Amino acid sequence: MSITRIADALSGEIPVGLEITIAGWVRTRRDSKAGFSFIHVHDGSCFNPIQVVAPGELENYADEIQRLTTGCSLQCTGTLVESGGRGQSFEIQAATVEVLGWVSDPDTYPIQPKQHSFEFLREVAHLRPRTNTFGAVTRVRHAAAQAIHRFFDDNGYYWISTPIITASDSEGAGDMFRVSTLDPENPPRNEKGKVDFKQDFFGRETFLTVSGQLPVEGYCLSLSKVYTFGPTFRAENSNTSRHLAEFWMVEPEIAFADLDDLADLSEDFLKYIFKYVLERCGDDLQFFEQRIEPEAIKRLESLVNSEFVRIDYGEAIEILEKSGAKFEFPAKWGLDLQTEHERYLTEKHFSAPVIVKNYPKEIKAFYMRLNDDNKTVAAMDVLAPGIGEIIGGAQREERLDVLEARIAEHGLSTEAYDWYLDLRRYGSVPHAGFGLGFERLINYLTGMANIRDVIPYPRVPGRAEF
RNA sequence: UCCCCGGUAGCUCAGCUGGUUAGAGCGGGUGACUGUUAAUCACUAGGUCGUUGGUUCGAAUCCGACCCGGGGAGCCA
Repeated sequence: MSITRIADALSGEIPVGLEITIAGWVRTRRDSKAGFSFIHVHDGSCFNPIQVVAPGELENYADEIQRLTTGCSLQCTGTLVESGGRGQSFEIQAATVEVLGWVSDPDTYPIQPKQHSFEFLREVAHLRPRTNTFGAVTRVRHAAAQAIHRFFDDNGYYWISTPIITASDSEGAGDMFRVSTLDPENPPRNEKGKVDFKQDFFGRETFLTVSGQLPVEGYCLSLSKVYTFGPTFRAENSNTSRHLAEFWMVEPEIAFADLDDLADLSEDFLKYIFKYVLERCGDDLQFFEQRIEPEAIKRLESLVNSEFVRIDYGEAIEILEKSGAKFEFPAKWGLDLQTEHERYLTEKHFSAPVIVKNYPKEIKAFYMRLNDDNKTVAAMDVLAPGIGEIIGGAQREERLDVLEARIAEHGLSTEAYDWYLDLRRYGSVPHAGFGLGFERLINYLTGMANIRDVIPYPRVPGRAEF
């Protein structure tokens, strides 16, 4: 016996009158002594549940069907019919309803057919996928991941699985989680009394990666167009709605390319994903628009249809200085743009996504290519209305001598980056890449306010349950 | 890490100028009723008021400490 997805049953593509079997979980039950019950069943295949009409003649009607509560699992075989009621086009006239799993204590079952606070749902992260919101988030997240892979595949990129365990103790971004098999109670010590990591699993200190960028550059400088898409870890004590200790990042890297090529890529890339999700997740997005963020769909559509504005950092500072707007922190050449500045540019001044390019070298990473003015580097940020920075990237420094000097300027050791410098010693070419925080993208796509609610089991300081 | 706010029933909250037996809606149970749409109506069960110490004749309410959660800032993606 095969099970029909509820999405297919509701699609209109299955002929009315056909007998089908569906399986899923009860969202609500309403019943009538006059002779039947309405059971809304969801199986995750789409936003809407299907309505099962269970007649009182069913042999288990009184002792089972009338005892169904939210969360019970069941399998139902019956005839697909046009619905007599409002709210759905099709429903199932049940011939059999088999209860697969009861909710053992309906009195305390946490997921009810009502609005819960997201704070509460985080405490039951294993049950929250049963809610409308988290089902919809999950489908959008999946669609976005698919869109990313398809975009790159369509455009000749290779997906590179860069390592999660890394020996580089400084990939240029944030504090790292240590990976070790040493006994924390009694670690081996060297002559100086320090922990002897030579005796650790890898014979040296190792950490969880904070970025796949450096290793992926090695593949870029042979396969030309590559990207990473995987988990990333930051051991920073950040407690905000925009930070996770474990999150997913997308990092394309392209050879024979400069900053303008990278800006083109970021614009095409974002538009492709947004269009893809708009096409595939209509019902889910409609739900977000109704219940989560009234602008959810509008802002996606407007981004897809807008031309991204491109300006230099210097011009951005000028605009902000001349704006006459009151900022908590003044905009000044040499300082990074604050969230309030980014919002002014995208929401007030241009009313469009803005790509800001060529930042002062002092506020950017060592591997970003030094411009001829000797003051700025070829870095860019994509700023989107309503969210701020969504992408950060740069053309990489491909000149060996300049890169060595920049490493020294940043007080880093050239030894640690020797393999990275090899890429400049042997067949170096201009190349560029950016990083996109996947969960931040999902926040933007769904309108969900907290990053902890767009990843299945969020890891944040002091919390790693489930 | 810093600054704010909060913790009362399974959930969402009210009660907080200290004063008999701590309330509502939803959810659960029972019944009524109905092609219903987070149905409706009636009845009913359910609480060590985050923990702990203190002030007081008396603390959910005031004070201290601790724990937990949230928002903002910094860092960043």
